[in-house]
Amino acid sequence: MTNSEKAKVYQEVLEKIRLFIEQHQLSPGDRLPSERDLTEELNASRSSIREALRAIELLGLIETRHGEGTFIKTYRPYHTVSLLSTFILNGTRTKEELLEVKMLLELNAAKLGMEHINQTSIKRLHGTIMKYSGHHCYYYFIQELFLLCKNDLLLNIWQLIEGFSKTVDVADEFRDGICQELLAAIENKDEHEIQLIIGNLYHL
Amino acid sequence: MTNSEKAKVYQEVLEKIRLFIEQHQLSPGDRLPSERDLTEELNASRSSIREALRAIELLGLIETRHGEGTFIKTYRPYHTVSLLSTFILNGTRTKEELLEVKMLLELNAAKLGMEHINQTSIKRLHGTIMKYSGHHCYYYFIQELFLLCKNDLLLNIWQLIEGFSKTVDVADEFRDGICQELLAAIENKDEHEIQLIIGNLYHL
DNA sequence: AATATCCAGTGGTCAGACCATTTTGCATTT
DNA sequence: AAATGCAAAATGGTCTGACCACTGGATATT
Repeated sequence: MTNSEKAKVYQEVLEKIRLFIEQHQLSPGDRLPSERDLTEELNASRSSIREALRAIELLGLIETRHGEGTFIKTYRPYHTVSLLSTFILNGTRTKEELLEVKMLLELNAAKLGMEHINQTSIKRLHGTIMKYSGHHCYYYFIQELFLLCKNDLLLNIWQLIEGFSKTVDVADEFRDGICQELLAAIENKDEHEIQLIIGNLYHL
Repeated sequence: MTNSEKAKVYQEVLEKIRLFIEQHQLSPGDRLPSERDLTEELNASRSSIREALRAIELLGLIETRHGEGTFIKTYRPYHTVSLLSTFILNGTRTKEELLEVKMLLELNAAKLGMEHINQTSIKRLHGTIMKYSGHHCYYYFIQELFLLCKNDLLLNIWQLIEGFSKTVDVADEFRDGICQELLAAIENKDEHEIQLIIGNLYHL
């Protein structure tokens, strides 16, 4: 078989830690067992445990404090992103893939948000545009749309992709200007116009 | 000073490796020095070297082959994305959220696939329906659509969500029957019909 | 009661040993 | 000379044990 890849211990540990977090419902701030305890619980040497923990730490999912322990951290895509950007040379096809997914998600948010829109949310969206005018306005506007959709999963996926897009696409502010237009299209429930506006943003 | 954070050895190693790659102009496929050599070059124990290498490996920047060495890899963000997803998107998801996202992704695949469709792909899609008739037909059909979109990241995300969905929604086969209908709509480039068919599948 | 000290727990680092896999180079065979 | 087979070296994978550095709470001292 070509796929007979034997998983390394640290990768198994990784998965076990993930399950541990899930089963014990650990959330940001909570402490993981000590490295020595994990040695027994996960049946692996401390070296392997540490390899896994260091990897998760670099991803930004946990935080270790000398003398205290290892703690779950609130995930911030940007750390991973800036880290990666120091390594990455140039995006290939990757950039197009990322941006396409980002666009699709935002398009979905706009259309889905459109269905949930009401007077209150319109007012809030206008407020968002004012508040962040010229300063990551597009980001917060889209985020509001996702919140409107009442689907945290969708929001999370977008935030993840959005973070990674920054590794390949620095210029993002130029989208800030169209929030007003986009909101108008949403108010008018004009799907076609929405698609047009967002599509143009991504040169499609 | 509040910022007097003493960097850990593995973090210094991380930076040194980055510099090494930069200075030696290593590109995907090239080999890094062996762990034992790095021990001397970077002035750190093998454990620390390995902690750094494992972390970079998990990020998807390098690849290690037993007995051969450590190699620079072409970076693919979606590896990192799906990895992070397993940590971030785990548990606590309602059935509705998952299914909504799944539906949206499949809708996107259908519409996007529609734009890339041609005689060859139509034939292949028909083949897929035949081959898996009544046996996870819908899954393979949608997968073919994603392949048509030429966006691995999108495919990855869907597969991930699809996997999660199975934990909350066992009944899936009832969708197998509409592949023929869906394909017809795609051939006719009838966006509205596509939306209707998939929407009905998810009772929306 | 406030302070100083100690100590157990925890992460940080290192050195060395041994195993598993791959490559390499040499000896043998053809 | 070419092909083959085998032993050795190189390399990653894993484990163990030791010791250091930091933290926080328990204990002793004032």
